[in-house]
Amino acid sequence: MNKRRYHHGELRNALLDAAEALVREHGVVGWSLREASARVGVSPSAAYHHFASRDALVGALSTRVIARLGERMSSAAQTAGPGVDPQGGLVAAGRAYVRWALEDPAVARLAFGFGGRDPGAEIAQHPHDVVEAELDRLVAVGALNAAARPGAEFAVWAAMHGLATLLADGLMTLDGPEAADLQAERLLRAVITGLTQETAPSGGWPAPRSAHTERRAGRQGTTTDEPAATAAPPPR
Amino acid sequence: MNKRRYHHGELRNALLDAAEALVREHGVVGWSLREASARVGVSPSAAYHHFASRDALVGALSTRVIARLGERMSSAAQTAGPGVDPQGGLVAAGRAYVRWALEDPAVARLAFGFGGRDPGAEIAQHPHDVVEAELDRLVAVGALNAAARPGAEFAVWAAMHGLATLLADGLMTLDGPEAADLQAERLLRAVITGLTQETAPSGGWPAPRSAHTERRAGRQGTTTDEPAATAAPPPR
DNA sequence: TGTACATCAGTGAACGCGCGTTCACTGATGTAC
DNA sequence: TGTACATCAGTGAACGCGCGTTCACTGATGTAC
Repeated sequence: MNKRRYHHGELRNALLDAAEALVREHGVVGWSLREASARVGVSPSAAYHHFASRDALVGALSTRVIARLGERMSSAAQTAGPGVDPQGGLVAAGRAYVRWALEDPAVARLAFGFGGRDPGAEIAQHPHDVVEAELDRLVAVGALNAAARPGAEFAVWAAMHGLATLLADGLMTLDGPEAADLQAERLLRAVITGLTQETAPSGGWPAPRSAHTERRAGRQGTTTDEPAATAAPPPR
Repeated sequence: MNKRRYHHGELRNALLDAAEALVREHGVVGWSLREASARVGVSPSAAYHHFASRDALVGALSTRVIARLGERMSSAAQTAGPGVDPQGGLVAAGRAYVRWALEDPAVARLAFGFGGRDPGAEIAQHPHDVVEAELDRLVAVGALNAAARPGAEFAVWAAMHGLATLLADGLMTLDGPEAADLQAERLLRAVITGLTQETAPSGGWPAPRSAHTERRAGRQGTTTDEPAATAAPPPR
């Protein structure tokens, strides 16, 4: 531990850490900016050199948490790898999503409830992206009909998100993490299998939009469509 | 409207109505018991003759809202009826669930987030019950494998709940209620179809539990109920 | 039908409290020369 | 290497505020006789 110095040096992150711990201990709304500052050992006003308001602090925390979830999902999918089971990656990602909600319900609720309310957020591996990538792989491998692909990420995302939030909110109870794994796997396999069997309406499925993809599209320019032809560096 | 009398007569319900409207206007936490009282035209302390605390008021509101959702789902399923399409009832119930979240997101968030925190709650038609009844019908009709039945309600519930919460929280955006209907239908059909195709693990699926069924089971067993019909005034 | 009285459901003032945020300030740090 | 100075990142006191809740009270209602 650092000796207390006048200049903390890592105050921004320390405040986020403290806020996260407080959320864990007292729920999404049961804590204050003052408590977080006190826990770090700093005066409340110090926080205002790093966040414009309490809300901005919460938004930044939410972004950090979602980014971490995305990484967890991505590495779970990676580890599952492209083995004999084409659905394996998606199932692994879904398990990670659900496990996380089960293990850290208060923080999960914050992230979901506050999702995407940090306007400057730049998340490299958003959970939504991970699902998309895995679905693309399923199509490439021939395990998912290309006609079923548009919007499928929303069906899959909704399924894992529903299980996660029911568990995080205590509306559904399971006996331990293995039961959660099983339930997640069952649900995801059912959805993916069901999607491969469906008959798309003529004209195809309408595509929902997510706050995350909207933001990304808006950032890189005019339309909601393709990435720019040239690899533009991320805007500052 | 009634002329203001000393005795309101319907204060409990009026407070719940006001609180619900405030949730709609200012979000799940952006309102106070004082505001609700003021809106009804009554002093803040009057509320304490009907609710033990602000939390109790919120719990009662949550219960009322969930009961209403259950009724909506049930009547939607009823209206769809047992036609040529065996999945129709469940799809209709799911559509009702999702539409409701889309139309009244703040209230939905309250109900989901606070779900089941009213200890004396007795909900005749809980959403969970409606899903169960429809699944039982599918099995009876031969449209769902009996081996897939145990715990299937949680898969279905999770799917509709996920779509509903993604929409209520603004993480997913759709162009109007028809798009929500389509998306709900697509997801639910995929899940049900997928469930009919799955191979259950030897020993069958483990059954999750819900806060709602737990409470119901506990009630009709050993435990004695609290008087609970009216909220007790605060002690002292 | 009238009256006494218990009970119910309001009032209004007051309580202590912790909150987010602002402000003028100061100590520490980095850098140009 | 030393110094002046701008900038950064803290302090601590103060602000106004609205909150949930309590309390002693009182007006209205229902009922037994």
